[in-house]
Amino acid sequence: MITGEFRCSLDEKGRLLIPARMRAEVTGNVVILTRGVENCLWFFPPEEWKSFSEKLIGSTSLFQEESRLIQRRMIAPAQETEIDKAGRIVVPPTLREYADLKKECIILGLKKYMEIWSESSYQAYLDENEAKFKEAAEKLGGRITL
Amino acid sequence: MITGEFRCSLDEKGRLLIPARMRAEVTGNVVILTRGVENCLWFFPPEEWKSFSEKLIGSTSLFQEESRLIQRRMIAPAQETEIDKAGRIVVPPTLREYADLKKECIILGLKKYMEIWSESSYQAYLDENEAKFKEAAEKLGGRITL
DNA sequence: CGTGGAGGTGGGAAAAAGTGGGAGAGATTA
DNA sequence: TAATCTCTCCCACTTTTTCCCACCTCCACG
Repeated sequence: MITGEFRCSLDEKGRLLIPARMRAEVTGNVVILTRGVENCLWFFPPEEWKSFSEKLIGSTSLFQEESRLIQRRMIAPAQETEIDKAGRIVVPPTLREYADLKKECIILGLKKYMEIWSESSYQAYLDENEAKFKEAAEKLGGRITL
Repeated sequence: MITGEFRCSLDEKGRLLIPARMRAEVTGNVVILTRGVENCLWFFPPEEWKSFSEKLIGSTSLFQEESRLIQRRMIAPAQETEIDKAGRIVVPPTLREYADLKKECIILGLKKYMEIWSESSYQAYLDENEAKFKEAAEKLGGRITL
C-alpha cells in the first residue's frame, strides 16, 4: 500500500469513494473496516487484516477482562465491505457514526493499512497534537539521523 | 461466524431481529442464548455451544463452590430459541431483563459466537473503557507489529 | 481547441431486509 | 364453563440496500 493523504467524499447513501491511487493498491475488491484508535476507521486489505487479527486473537481469552475489551473494541466491529464498480465502499452505520464521518473525509495511506477520518476530526487531531508531535520528534532526533 | 457490529431492534412482543448478515452465518434455525459477562447475552450456534459448554462442565465439579457458581451463572441460564421466518428470535424474559434490553440493541459478531447488548449499555461500556483500551493497545504495540 | 478516456457523482429500479399487527391455539383465572 | 390473556405463526406492508447506468468534469494528447 502507498502513503498519501487524500480528500474523499461520502455520499447520501453512505458510500465512500476510495481515490483511484489508493484503490490501485488493493488487490481484489474486498476490504475490512474496523474501529481505529482516536476516532478514525482502519481499513485493511484482507491479508493484512487476517494476520493482524490473528495475532490479536491469539493472545486473548474470553475469560479475561482485558481480552474481552480488545475483542469488542477492535475485532468485533470489523466488517468486510466490497468495493463497487465505481470504486466506492459502503461504510456501515455504526462505524460511520463512530468516526463521525460527514461528507468531507480524509483517507491516509500508512503502508500496510489506511485510515479514514472525518476531515474536521483529522484537522482537530493534528492541531491538538502539534506540540506533542514536536516533543516526540525531539526524542527521535537523538536516535534517527537524516 | 463473522465479525461485525450491527444495530438491531427488539419489538413489543420481545422479538429481536437478527440482521441478515449475521443470520446467514447460522446454519439451521436454532440458537442458544445465555447470560454473558458484563450485562450482555451470549448467542451461540448449537455446535459452538456444545463444545463450549462441554469444556466448561468438564473442567468443573459440583463439589466446588466456584464451579457451581460458574455453572449456575453460565450454563443453567442457557436456552434454545428458534429463528422465525422473518429472522427474529424471542428473547426469554429473564435474559432480556439481565441485559436490560430495550428497543435499541446491538449485536456483536465475535467469530465463534455473538453478543447481544442494549445499545445504551454497550455505549456506556465502550465509553467507560476507552482509556483502559488505549493502555492495553499501547502495551500490545510492543508485541504486535503491523 | 476539440476529442477521448479515466475518475468521480448521483440517482432510479428491483430486490432484499425489516416491521407491525391480526388470527388462532392454548393457558389461565374468575 | 366462559372470558380473557398470552404466545406463536403467518401475512402484508414499508423501508433500506444493492446494483446498475448515465452523466459530468478534468486532464492528456492530437
